[in-house]
Amino acid sequence: MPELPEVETVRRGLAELIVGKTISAETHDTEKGFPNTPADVAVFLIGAQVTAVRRRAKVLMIDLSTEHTLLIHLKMTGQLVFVSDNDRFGAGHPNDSLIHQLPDTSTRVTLTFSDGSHLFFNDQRKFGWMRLLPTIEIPNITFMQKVGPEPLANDFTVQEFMQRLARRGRTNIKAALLDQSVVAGVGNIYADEALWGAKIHPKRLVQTITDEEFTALYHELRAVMNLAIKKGGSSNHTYINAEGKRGSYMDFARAFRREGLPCPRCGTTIEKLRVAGRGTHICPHCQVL
DNA sequence: CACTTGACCTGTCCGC
DNA sequence: TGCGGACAGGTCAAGT
Repeated sequence: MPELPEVETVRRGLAELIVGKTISAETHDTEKGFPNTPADVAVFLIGAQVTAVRRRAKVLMIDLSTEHTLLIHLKMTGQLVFVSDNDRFGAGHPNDSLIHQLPDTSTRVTLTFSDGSHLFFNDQRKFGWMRLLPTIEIPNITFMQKVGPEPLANDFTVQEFMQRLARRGRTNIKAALLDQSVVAGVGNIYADEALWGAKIHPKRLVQTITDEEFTALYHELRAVMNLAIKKGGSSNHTYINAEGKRGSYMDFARAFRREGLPCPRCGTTIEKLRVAGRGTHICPHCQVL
């Protein structure tokens, strides 16, 4: 589910909510989503204090006082939801909402803090994972070695964007944008939104794209991601942030999931097609092959 | 090597 | 109402 703006929204919420708290217990439903041994959990997780919450690409990192870090990937349907002891009303209460009924059938991991609050890792489709790693080893894992630059970093330039995309010259631009080793954090929503903004058809081969178009795409990608972070991300039926709240970017979407509706720029009906194996939304007038 | 496709899972929606 | 199939905001492994 979550792309860079959603993961960043969760990170900001968690940073406010759990830094300084001490983990007192942990439970998980299967080994698959949390492969660490009970011995590692007992030594490096239980009793640890949360020192920071970081993000790289779509991966969240919860740093602990034990010099270990919890790495978390939410994949398609993962949620990290914090519920304080005071929030727990139970079903039927006037303040009842989905977070107050946790844990539920989608809960894979539960962290309990010493003040009675909880952090729930929910994941309907079970693609997501959480694992404990020595903090110092993070830069050495395959993912960190391969992943591309953060698109919103100050030192990420249009020149670097072009050079990295050029390495995927013979594939289409949408597949190249979704490739995490080219640029970090782009997923299906913001790929479609940025391509609409830059007026580039998603099936265009990278090697046919002009410098002017690359430049437009660079600015559109950064603009759309910055706006999405400001709006708290995009919410479908599964995405909520650390406080259980939905994001509002979809109110501002120009192409994504707007098939059948008019293009906000020219009024032509937005169409849905399939590119790089993903549902893809375009304005057939603004974005031509 | 570069690139594409299928698999991983469960829930939902849509057409018969 | 029930059932089958397609599909869902991501990433790997396996295939061409």
